[in-house]
Amino acid sequence: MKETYSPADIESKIQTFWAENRCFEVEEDTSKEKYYCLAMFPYPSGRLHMGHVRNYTITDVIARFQRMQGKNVLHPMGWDAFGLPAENAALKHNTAPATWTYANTDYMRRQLNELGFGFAWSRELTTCKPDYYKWEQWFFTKLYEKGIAYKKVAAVNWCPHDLTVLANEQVVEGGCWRCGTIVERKEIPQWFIRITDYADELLSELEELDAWPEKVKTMQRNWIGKSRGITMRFDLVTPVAAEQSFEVYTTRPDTLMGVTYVSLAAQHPIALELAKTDKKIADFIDACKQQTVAEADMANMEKLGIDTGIKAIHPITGERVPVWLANYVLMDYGSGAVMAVPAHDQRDFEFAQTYQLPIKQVIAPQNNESIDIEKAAFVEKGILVNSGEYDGLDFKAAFDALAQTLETAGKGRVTINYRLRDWGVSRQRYWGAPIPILNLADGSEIPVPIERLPVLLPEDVEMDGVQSPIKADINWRKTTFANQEVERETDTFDTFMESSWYYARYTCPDAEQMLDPEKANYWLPVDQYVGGIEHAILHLLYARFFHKLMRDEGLVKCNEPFKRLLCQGMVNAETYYREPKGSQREYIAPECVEIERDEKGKAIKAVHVETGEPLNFGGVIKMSKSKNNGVDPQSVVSQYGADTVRLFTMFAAPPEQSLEWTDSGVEGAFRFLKKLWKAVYEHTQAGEPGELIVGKLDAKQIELRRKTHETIKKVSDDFGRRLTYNTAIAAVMELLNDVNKKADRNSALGLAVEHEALEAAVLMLAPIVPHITHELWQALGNETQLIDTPWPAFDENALVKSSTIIVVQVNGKVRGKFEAAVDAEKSELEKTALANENVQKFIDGSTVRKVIVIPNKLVNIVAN
RNA sequence: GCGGUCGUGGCGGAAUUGGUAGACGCGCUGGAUUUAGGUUCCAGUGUCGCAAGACGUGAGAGUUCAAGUCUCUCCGACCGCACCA
Repeated sequence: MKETYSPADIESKIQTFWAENRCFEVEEDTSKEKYYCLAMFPYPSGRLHMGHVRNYTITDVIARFQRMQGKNVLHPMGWDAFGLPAENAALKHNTAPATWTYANTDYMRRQLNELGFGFAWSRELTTCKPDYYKWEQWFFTKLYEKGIAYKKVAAVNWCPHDLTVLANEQVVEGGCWRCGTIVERKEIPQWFIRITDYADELLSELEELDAWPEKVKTMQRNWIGKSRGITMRFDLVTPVAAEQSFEVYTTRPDTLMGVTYVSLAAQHPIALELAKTDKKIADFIDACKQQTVAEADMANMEKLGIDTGIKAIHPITGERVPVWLANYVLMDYGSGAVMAVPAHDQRDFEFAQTYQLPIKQVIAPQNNESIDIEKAAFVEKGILVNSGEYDGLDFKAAFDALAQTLETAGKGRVTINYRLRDWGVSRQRYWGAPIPILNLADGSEIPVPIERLPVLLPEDVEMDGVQSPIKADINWRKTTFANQEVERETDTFDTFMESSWYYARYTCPDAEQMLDPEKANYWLPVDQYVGGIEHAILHLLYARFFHKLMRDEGLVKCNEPFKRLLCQGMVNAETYYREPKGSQREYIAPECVEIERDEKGKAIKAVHVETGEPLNFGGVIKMSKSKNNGVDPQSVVSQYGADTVRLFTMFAAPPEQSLEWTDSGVEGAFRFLKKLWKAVYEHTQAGEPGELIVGKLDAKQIELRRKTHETIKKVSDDFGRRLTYNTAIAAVMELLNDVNKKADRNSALGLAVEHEALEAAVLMLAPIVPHITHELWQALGNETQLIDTPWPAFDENALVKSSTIIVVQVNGKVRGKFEAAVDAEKSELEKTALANENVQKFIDGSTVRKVIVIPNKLVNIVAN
């Protein structure tokens, strides 16, 4: 072996070795335990970023570790290749989305290989290819036949200038991103999938996912939003055309007697009917259209309303209450109408104050504390007051009593409601899988039969930035079916469709059906899924839903797709900026900044390297273009090699925490690898290690050997159970420090102990830094390939100690230490502790009240 | 507003079951090697203190022989969100 570590000399050579020997290709093998390790596949945006590197390093480490445990490991990779950025890039570079996308996948595949990730490339998926989306189209036709896919009118963002549909992302401050025209809501027919049919199952089966982060499950629970309430009917005093009443859903029927008005959504049928004859109402409804469909924007808008002038009849008291329209009432949730209780709901309270509507308190706090209902709404549950016969009841009793009364009167019933809405899968864009539907002249539709699938998306197109090429192409749209002229659906699928089942297709990427049940059922569920927290709700919920749909189609057996989930943290870096007077902050890349420190190493000043100008520190935040703090993985790999990047990524923080990228930290990781290389080199130069005869070791050798086996024990736990690779690496660093300090290279026996320590270190680091360890494994004289070597086992006997250090405390403060035999008697420990000179000094003059002895650990003397 | 996560040296972080706070790494200080810079190696490095020792995990209280860890109140940061009736 060479004397110095040079990653450039070894990494590509070893990558070629893995590829030529198809090391990561796997087949179903029932004689072995299977392990399916999956990273969320990337959108092929052009180049890998540090978030990708972190994600795939984590799965590669897990996959390689599980392989060393003797498992049959599947670790595939592919491309989430449809999506909006390809259309934008195509416009910008005057090319076709397909051309741009395929160039990116080629480039990024090479980057992934240069990082040494062991993917099963024979299973690579690219979702924009027909052999993938064909089966998605086929599955959609199945859902159509079952009535799970259906069409309804729904709102989109519409730019009236460009005459195009905009994604929420393309709406900037309420305007079109290209022309700035105020965006409108437009109602158009779209395809939906009935995820609400599965709401209960999606909610209840979260309980079974015991290896998912609690926070993700909480977020999904809140998203599904199951609630129990009462749906009740409010009759109108005078009917509005054919509308005689409307329904209201509430989870707080206990506040029913506090209703002082009701609010309808602007799109409510009664509102639309009134608008026909009332210009003010029509104008208000029009004004409500001037907002995006993004819920986040709706949350921040001003609460506006209008009195319709009509009245409704309170279902219990018979009182007449005014009916208002309000822009914050959603037509899609519940029945599109809300009973307003300003005294006990904050939004209603604010609305009532704005429009001077009455506020009537009907709930009093349980503990008799005083509240001022004129100042703020009291939203907690309490005891009913001002509610006639219901006075004195608590929430539950009031709920039951009112439910009974309303039900008997035929005016209401207990209902379960979900926040979750059906999944809209239509997109009016080109770069997606065409929805496989044929529209007939009479307005009806038929799904494309399997023999005519896939409905191919033409790849050789020109983008004009406004209309989708397939919508513009009459020849593409027109076709025939059963001898009649029909028109193809030109909307494409939401790209969440592709990412909802790719994990299953990896098990049988070439199957001439959607899934090969035998293969899918061998590999599924995914044992470990790793990805960003930003997918905690939508992607993971859709994938869970899709899995259940596939199960109900008989394609897979298990109920849930992902057994264990790990959400990795963000990759952050320092930011620096200058702020010339009167102009915006200009961010300076961290590599162009020099830090001045005081004597203790505390940063006191940052200056621009080129100009010497002092800079402001902008904090450690997520790598981004706008903050100019991104680090290109490519440049770090060329400078230090893939192993250093991988080591630093796993060492700087545990996987779920955010990771701060620092050049000096990367330097430190590189230094460690150099030290490891050097230790092995010097070991091999020192002579032939003899046989490791445990009985002949001297005290120092026993100590080093114990350290080796203690480290194996700890690191195995960190890898297998805790997934804390930072502490695993720290433990191996400690072991190497001990080797360098304590190894005896003057005897064959000493070399044998060192050899064992170095081999263990190499094996334990193998999943993280696979290139250098491959090389060192051979340098240590092994004939076998590292990739086929099992994880090291620790020797219980090597861990045995004859003595241990006991800490002595007086009143909880450490006052001394002594060495004692392992499992020494409590009384013995107490006696030795009390006899300690320093301890004597501290208990002198006071009385020993109590002595607590924790065997093998500590003695605490309580004295005063 | 709601929901969630988290506050530990100059910095990233460790302390897994309530039992020696600060492992490991970075940075910094001093020294050796080197023509010099870099590299490498050795020693030191929570704060105050000559020392003995005292103090110390966002702030304050509590439980305990013992609290970074458990309980309560407060403060701050970050993340998610669809005003959910």
